[in-house]
Formats: sequence, structure tokens, C-alpha cells
Amino acid sequence: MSDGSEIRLTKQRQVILEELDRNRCHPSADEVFALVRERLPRISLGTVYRNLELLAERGLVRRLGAAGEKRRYDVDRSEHSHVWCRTCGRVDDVPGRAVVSIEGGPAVAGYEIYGYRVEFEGRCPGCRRAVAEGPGPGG
Amino acid sequence: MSDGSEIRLTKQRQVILEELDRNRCHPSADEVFALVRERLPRISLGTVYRNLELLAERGLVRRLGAAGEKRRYDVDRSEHSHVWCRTCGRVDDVPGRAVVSIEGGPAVAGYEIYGYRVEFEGRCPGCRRAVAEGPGPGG
DNA sequence: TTACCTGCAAAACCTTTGCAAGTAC
DNA sequence: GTACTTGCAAAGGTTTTGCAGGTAA
Repeated sequence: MSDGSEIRLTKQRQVILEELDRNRCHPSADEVFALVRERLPRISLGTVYRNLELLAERGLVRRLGAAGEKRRYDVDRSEHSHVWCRTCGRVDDVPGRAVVSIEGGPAVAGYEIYGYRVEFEGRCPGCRRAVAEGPGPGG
Repeated sequence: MSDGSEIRLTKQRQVILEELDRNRCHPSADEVFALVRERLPRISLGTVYRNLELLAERGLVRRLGAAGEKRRYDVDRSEHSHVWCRTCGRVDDVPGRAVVSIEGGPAVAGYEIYGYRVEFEGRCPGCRRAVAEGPGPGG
């Protein structure tokens, strides 16, 4: 948690960042583990967790996740929001800065506000198609 | 998961709802458990989880939570958002409907959008005060 | 060299689940 | 009476942690 100092560039960290960069599907820790393990078969899940946490603390990756779901990670640091598929849990990007206004003005009871996050909820193209085609017998 | 039908009104459900109504601090499941247990000492944690889940499915409570944090529950069904204290994890309400606009228009790649959620992040009055008073020796 | 980092494995933590007994309707 | 609920306890899944050996700088 040494916030200001440089972090040591280990092979593990390098590969984690590279795989996050190549797989912008907002993978969870175990998905990152699986991806990285193809290139570093001896890496451990604990190392992946430790590094994702460290990278998140330093703002190199963003941590996503909602309501008790498992965490997901995102290397894209540009301003964007996310949309979750309520049916299958897939997460996609919503590019662009989200501007929020609260009707009546934001009354946030003495808080000092650092920022905000917008998350959309919906049904992804795949699940929409599946529904349109009909659930079939028994569904 | 019988969505349309009535749910049976058990003592446990009644007390869970009453305690949520009296404690609008967005308690987590174990906090609800502790509150309810004062009145129903024999209730089990499993029952609390099952009922919170059931009530959430029926829209009687809202499920909150961010980035792998544990779930929290809220009985207030009016339109409002939440603000999280980054320092102590406390959650407060931000009353009023949040209106979101995405610069450039929302491009959500074929999704059918059901809604969105806005979460503010900041520092609560208590933690602001603590910082203002200085971290003291060692901190 | 040395402080930081890793792999391993166990623990901690939150949530879900199977089952027999109990209860609302 | 019956289907739905409960309490209990164990299992499940995700994340964290202690430690000894390894490694970047």
C-alpha cells in the first residue's frame, strides 16, 4: 500500500496488464487468472488477486461489480460507463462522459463528493435474440 | 420464485421489513440478522438471506452494493441514489431522481436498457471531521 | 544486497442449500 | 391438509493471508 512509490515491474504484473488490455471484456479475477496462466503456468490465484488490488489502488485498472457480484476489472481509463446484462451478467462499455443531474439539486448531507459512477442495466443483444426466438418448450 | 402470487406473511418476514424500515442505514444481511435477532432470537441467518432475496425479487427492497462489497438492502422505494464514503464505507441517500445524459448520446451496442443506477463517492461528514482534526501520531 | 514479490495452501468471509420439522392459509 | 417456511448445519464460491523461497532494482 505504498501509494506514492513506483511498483516493481514483475513478469506477473506485466502479463496481467497485457491480458487485461487484450481482453476488454471486464474479466473477473479468476478469468484473469485463467488468461494469465496460459502464459505463466505457475502463477497463483493469490498473486492475481494481490496485483489486481494493487493496480486498482494505483488507478491503473478500474474495479467494477454490483450488489454482491464478484469483482470485475477494466483497464480502460477513459471516461465511460458500463451496462450490465440482467440475464447473462455480461458487461459492456458505454463510451462517453456521463453527466448526472439530480432533480432538486444534489443534497448529499455534508459529504465531500469525489465523483460518481453510472451503471446501466438491460438485456444484451445475445439475450434479446434468445428471447425473441422464444424460450422453447418448458420455458 | 413464484413472481405473481402473494407471499405468505410470516413473523420473520414481518420483522425483517419492520427492522429495515426502522433502520434506514442500508444494512447488510448480517446486520439485518443482528437487528431481527433481538426480537426473534431463534431466527437463522439463512432465513434472513432467503427473505431478503425474495423481497428484492418482488421489488419490496432494493439491493445495493459496489465492487465486490457485501450486499446492502434498502426499503426506501422512492427515486433516489446513494453516496458511499470511501473512507468508512457508510452509505447515505441522495434524494431525488437522477437524470443521466451521455455526451455524444448513449451508444449501448444493441442493448435493451431497463434503467440505470447512479452512485456517488465521497467522504462523509464524520470522516471529513476526522481528517480536519488531523490524523494524529502514527497515521 | 535488500526490500518487495511470488507460489502454495489454508483460512476467512459471505452466501446458498438440503433436509426434517413447523406454520400460514 | 398441504404447500410454503423455517432452523440448523454444512457446503459453495470468492477473496485474503502467512510464510519461506525467489527476484527486480
